[in-house]
Amino acid sequence: MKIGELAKRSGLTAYTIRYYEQIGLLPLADKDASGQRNYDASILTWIEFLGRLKSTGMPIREMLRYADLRQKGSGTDAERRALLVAHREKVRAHVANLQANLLVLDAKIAGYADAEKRIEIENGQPERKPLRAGRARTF
Amino acid sequence: MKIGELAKRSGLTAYTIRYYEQIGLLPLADKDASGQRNYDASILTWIEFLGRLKSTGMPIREMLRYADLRQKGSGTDAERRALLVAHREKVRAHVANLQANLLVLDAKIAGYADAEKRIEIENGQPERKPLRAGRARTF
DNA sequence: CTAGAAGTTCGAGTGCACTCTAAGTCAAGG
DNA sequence: CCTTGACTTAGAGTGCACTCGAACTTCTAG
Repeated sequence: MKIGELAKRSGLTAYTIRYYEQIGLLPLADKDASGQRNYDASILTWIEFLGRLKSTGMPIREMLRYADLRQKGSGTDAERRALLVAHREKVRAHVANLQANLLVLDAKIAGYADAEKRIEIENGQPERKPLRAGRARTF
Repeated sequence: MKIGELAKRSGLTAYTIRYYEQIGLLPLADKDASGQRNYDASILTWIEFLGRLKSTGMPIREMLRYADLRQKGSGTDAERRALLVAHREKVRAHVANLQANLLVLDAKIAGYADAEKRIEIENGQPERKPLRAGRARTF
């Protein structure tokens, strides 16, 4: 497939695909007689994995390290594994941090809900939330 | 307190504190007679909250929107709350995505572990992992 | 009193990860 | 055959969030 189709299928732009090739994240693509890149569908698996590393916050430098090891092939397994294990720990820590912050966010939001309630009470019975109304969503 | 101490206590650099003030994330600081910024400890609470928004991935633009509403004061509660609720949803989605990617990472790492085991088997009993050895660390 | 640490402003520089422009070549449909 | 869209390269530009340099003033400890 050509770069345009790979772009569509991978979700990357053609610009980004060339950029990734240039920096070494993607292998140098095979070119046809006229110099156009020709991709095998198998590249999609690699791009998808890169996407996972990226979306878990791995910087390109580190993805490059992994890509280098991968391209070197056999004998780099232990190092590749170590790299992923280290990354996994960072991701786990990040998730834990996000979850802690979610709790703070919950508390903050609850505080605003309370404030709104207090205002409603100060204003008397608000017509948009009648006393006996069950599951009425106000907004 | 002066900017240097606030920097120490908040974990931001003095540069960043001035930058945040300049863009409006922090209120214009009171200045003493000679023009040096003088902070009340209460600013730390706000900085800490900004840090939580930041570490959950909120871009500065959006923090600015929140800071603006906050500074406008009363009457903006509903909008501030809505902003936080929307952000919370994004964070939740992000956490879910990270967790899904962690599972893929687990599988990938397990694959490397298997590959190492296969190599050991191909090489016969590896001396670095004797059959009955308990907690030997190899590296 | 004075050296040096810490403060000030303004504007320029950095690092990351793209994203696009320009100028040209190639390919596929009418 | 010809247009139009997709492709090529090299290099410049973008947006974000800082981070720093320069030139200057002020505070503080000895």
